[in-house]
Amino acid sequence: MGGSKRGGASAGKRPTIVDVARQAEVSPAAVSKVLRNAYGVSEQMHARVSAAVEALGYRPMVSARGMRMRTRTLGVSSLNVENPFVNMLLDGVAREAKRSHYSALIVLSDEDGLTQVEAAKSMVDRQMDGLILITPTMSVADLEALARDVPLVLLGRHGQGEGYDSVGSDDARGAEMVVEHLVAQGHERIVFHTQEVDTTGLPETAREQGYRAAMERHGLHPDVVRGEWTLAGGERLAVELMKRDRRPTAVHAGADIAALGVLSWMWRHGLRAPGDLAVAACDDIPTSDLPPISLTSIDQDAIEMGSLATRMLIERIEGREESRHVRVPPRLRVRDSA
Amino acid sequence: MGGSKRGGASAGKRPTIVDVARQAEVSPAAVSKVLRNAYGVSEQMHARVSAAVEALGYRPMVSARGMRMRTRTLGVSSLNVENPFVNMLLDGVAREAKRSHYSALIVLSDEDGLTQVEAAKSMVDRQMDGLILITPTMSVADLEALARDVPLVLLGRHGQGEGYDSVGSDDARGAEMVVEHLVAQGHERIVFHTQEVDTTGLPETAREQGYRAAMERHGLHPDVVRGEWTLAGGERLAVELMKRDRRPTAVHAGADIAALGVLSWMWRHGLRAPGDLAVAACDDIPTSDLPPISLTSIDQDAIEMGSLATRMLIERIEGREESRHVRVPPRLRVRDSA
DNA sequence: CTGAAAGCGCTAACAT
DNA sequence: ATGTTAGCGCTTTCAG
Repeated sequence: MGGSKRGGASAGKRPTIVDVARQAEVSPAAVSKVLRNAYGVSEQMHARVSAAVEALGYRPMVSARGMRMRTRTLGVSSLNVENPFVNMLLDGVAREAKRSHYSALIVLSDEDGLTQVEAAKSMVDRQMDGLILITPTMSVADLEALARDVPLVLLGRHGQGEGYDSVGSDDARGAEMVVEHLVAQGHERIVFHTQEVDTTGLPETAREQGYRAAMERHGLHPDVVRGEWTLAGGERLAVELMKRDRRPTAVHAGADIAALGVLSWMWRHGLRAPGDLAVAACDDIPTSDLPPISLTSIDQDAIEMGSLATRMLIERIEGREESRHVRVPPRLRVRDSA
Repeated sequence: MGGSKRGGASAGKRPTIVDVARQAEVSPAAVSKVLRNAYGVSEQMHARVSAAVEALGYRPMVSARGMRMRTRTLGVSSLNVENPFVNMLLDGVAREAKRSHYSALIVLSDEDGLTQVEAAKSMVDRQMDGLILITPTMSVADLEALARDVPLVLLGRHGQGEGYDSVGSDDARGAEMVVEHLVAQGHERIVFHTQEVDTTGLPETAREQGYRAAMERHGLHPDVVRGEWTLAGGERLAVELMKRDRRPTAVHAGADIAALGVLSWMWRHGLRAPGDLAVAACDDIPTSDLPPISLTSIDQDAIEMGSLATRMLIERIEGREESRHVRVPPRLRVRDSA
C-alpha cells in the first residue's frame, strides 16, 4: 500500500527526528543541530540530513521543541471583533510577525475581564514566547501579574507600569484635534460621547481628558454623555441629543461605530450631517470613508500600531528589560459629516 | 525575596506536576489523575491535590500534555480580514468552541495558496486537534493531503472530497435569489461580477452557476464581468458598466465589499441606486444595513455557519469518519439599492 | 565534528 | 486506590 521500509516512518505516522536520523544514518543529535543551524556541522552532514528531511517530509513538532526552547510564536488576545478597527490592528500584527519569522496566533476573548485573563493564561500554557493584548479591560494588577510570567505588550491601551510595554494612539491629542476642528467651524455646543469604564489607561479615559481640556481652553462647557460605543449606543445617543430643548450643534461620538449609529438614526429621521448635527469620531474604519457616509474621523494608523507592538514584543522576548510606552500621533481626516 | 520553601516551586519558575505532588505528598501520577478526572481517585486524594494545585497556582503545560493526548485546541486559518464577512464566521467559531470547552486559535494567512498550506501545516506542528480553513484557495490535492494528517473542515467553500467536511452557503441558490428579485423588479440587463479563480468549490464558481442558470431560465443573456471582490474592484466595475453604450440596469456585484465600491463610485458621480443602476450582492455585512447604504444582499448567516463548522470539526475529532458537506440556505435581504 | 545519554513536563501501562 | 517506571519528540550537556 505505498508503504516503504518496514519499521520506517511510513505507516501513516508522522516522522520524528529519529526517523530522519535513521534515514540519514546519523544520530538524532546531529539532525537536531542541522535543523537549528547550530554551530559545528560539516557540509557533508548538512547535506545528508537535509536530504533525509526532504525525503521523509519531516517537520519538527513545535511542542516537543518548546519543552527546551522558545517556540517563536506570539499570542494575540483580542476582543470579539465587532469593531473593524481591531481588524486593522490584527493585520499589522500579522504582517510584522511574518516579516520577523514568528507565528502569531490569535485568540478571541470576551469583554469580561476574567475571561480575558483566562485567555491570556491559556496562551502561556501553550508556550507562547510573548503576548499582545488588544485593548484589554482587565485590571492593572492582573496585567502586572501576567507580565511576570511572560513578555507582554498592550495594544490600543495606555500603560504606565513597569514590566510590560504599550502602544496606543495619542487619544487625548486626537480628541483635541476633533474639538479644534469643530470650533474652527464655529461650533460651540459640542457633545462628547464615551463609555463608562472603571479601569485606567483605556482610550475612553484619555479621549475624555483631551476633549475636556480642549473645550476649556476655548472657554466652552464640556458636555459628556455616557453610553456604548456600538451602533445601538450611537442610535440612543442621537435620540437623547435630538430631544433636548437646546440641541448641541456637534457631537464627537468617541468611536466610529457609534458615530455610524448616530448617522443612521439621523438619516432615518430625515436629518443630515453636518446641517442638522455635525458628527465626528475616532478610528477611521473603512466604512467611514464611503462617500454616502463620509464621516470625519481620527485616523489612528492601526496597521502601524499593530506592527510596532509586534516589533516591541519581539525586542522584549529577545532581552529588553526597560519598559516602553508609545503614543502614536493621530491624524484628522476631515470629511463631509463635520 | 518573597520566596518560600527552598527548592520548591518559588524561584520564579512555573510549578510543575512534580511540585504539586511534593506539596500534596503524593505521586505525580496521582496528581495527573486528579487533574484529568480519571477513574480511581479517593475523595481524600482529590482534596489534597486540589489544595496543592490551588496553593501553588499550578497550571498544566499544554504542550507537555499534548505529547501524550489531545490538546483540545482547534486551529482556524483565515484570509486577511478586509472582508467583515470573515469576522462573522470567526465569531461563530469562537463562540461554539468556547461552548464546547475547546480553545480556538486563529492564524491569518495570505490569499496565496502556498502560504495557506504553510499556515495549516504550522498549526499541525503545534498539536491542534483539528483545523478549520476559511475560504481556502488552495488546491483540492493540497486539501486532501492535509486531511490525511488532521481532521479538517472547510468553511465558506464547498468541498466534495472524502476525508474532510465542508460548510458553505448555498451560493448558487443565493445568486438565483438575487436574479429572481431583480427580474421581478423588471430588470433584464443584469450583470454579474466575479473573481477569476482556478480552483473549484469556491463561492465564485457556485454563484456564477446560480446566476447563469437563473438568467437562462428567464430567457435572459448572462453577462459576466471579471474583476476583484474589493472596494477598488467594485469601482472599476462601475467605470466599466457606465461607459458602455447600452448600460445594464442592474448588477449583482458578487460580494458586498465590491458592491460598496460600485455604490461609492456612483455616489461620487452623482448617480444613485437603484435609479441609475440597481445594485445587489452577497454577504450582508453590517455596513450594508446602514440607511445611507441600504444594500440589497444575501444574508449567509455567517455566525451559524461558523458555529456549525466547529461542531462538525469536534465530531470528527471525536471519531466520525464519513464526510459531511453542508450547504446553509441563504436569505435575501431586500433594501433600497435594488 | 559527531554521538550517547539525560531530561523537559506530562501521561500510560504496570505493579502493589 | 496509589505509586513506579517508561517514554512522548526534542534539545543539550558532555565524551570521544
